[in-house]
Amino acid sequence: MSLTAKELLTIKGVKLTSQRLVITDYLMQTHDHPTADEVLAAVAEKLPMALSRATVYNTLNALVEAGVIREVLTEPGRTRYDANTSEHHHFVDINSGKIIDIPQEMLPNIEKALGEKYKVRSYTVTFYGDLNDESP
Amino acid sequence: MSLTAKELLTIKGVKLTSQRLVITDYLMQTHDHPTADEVLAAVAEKLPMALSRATVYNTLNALVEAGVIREVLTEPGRTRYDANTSEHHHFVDINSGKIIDIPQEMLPNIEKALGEKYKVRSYTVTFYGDLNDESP
DNA sequence: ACCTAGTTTAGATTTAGTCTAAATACAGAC
DNA sequence: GTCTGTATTTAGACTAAATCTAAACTAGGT
Ligand SMILES: [Mn+2]
Ligand SMILES: [Mn+2]
Ligand SMILES: [Zn+2]
Ligand SMILES: [Zn+2]
Repeated sequence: MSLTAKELLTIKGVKLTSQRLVITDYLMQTHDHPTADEVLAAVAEKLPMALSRATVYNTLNALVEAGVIREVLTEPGRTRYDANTSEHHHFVDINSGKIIDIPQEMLPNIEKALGEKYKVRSYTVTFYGDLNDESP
Repeated sequence: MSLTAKELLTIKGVKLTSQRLVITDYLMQTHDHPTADEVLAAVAEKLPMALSRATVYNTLNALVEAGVIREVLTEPGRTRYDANTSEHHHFVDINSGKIIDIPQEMLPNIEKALGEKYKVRSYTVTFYGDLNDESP
């Protein structure tokens, strides 16, 4: 029983607008990690009115700020967005560019590895490699 | 007994120019992880002739391609460069923005954690937190 | 229904990075 | 040491990601 976009925004204290709802809903549905332009392209047609590029950026920034989504950095110059806010990491298939979520539990605990000098608040692991589709 | 910039570029098969030498030398000296603009600002004065932004970008891209330096992604929209090519990761102090190298050996091995389906070629870990300067 | 603070908008602006094509300089051959 | 071909550098135009502006529009509370 998962939250709707409307419920999530309400819980997180983000004011509701049709633009925010459709953008949040799109990010919750997809397992991609789209860029702002990809969000704009995917979502524009679902709205009766025009959707401005500025609104997409405003919304994505507001959602990041509110903790509804996360930014994902896997390549220079393009910020990607992710509605999966569970603690997880990413595998980037270097052939297709596909980005796959890796639950934190799949990895050994590395948070404590740095010692007293470093108070780690969060960390991200990004793997780059070949996705073996033929694997059993 | 460490390599000079000239020796390193020669070994890596990068043609020598005064611009490439001074940029490589700067990156080898600093423990910062500068952006292209920071490289330009730091290096321009060390050359007798003008240094073009295009040359800085051309050089940084050539050095990455040749394996002399690495790109480091810690924040949206700005690519940073790192002449430390040993396997290592990064800690970002969220107060100062300072980026500190973390040797791979400090972390448990996570390369094998993903299993057969994922052939990991490389990975990067980025920690975000507070650097405790008062630590013993 | 009214009000108002917050949001959306088109377009201008900023910033990081790439491209162009002419001028220059490295490095190997002589 | 000179010649010469190719790679590199350059200034400036260009592209693309993201932000800013200030006017128009909503959402949602009264
Ligand atoms: Mn999922
Ligand atoms: Mn070092
Ligand atoms: Zn993800
Ligand atoms: Zn580093």
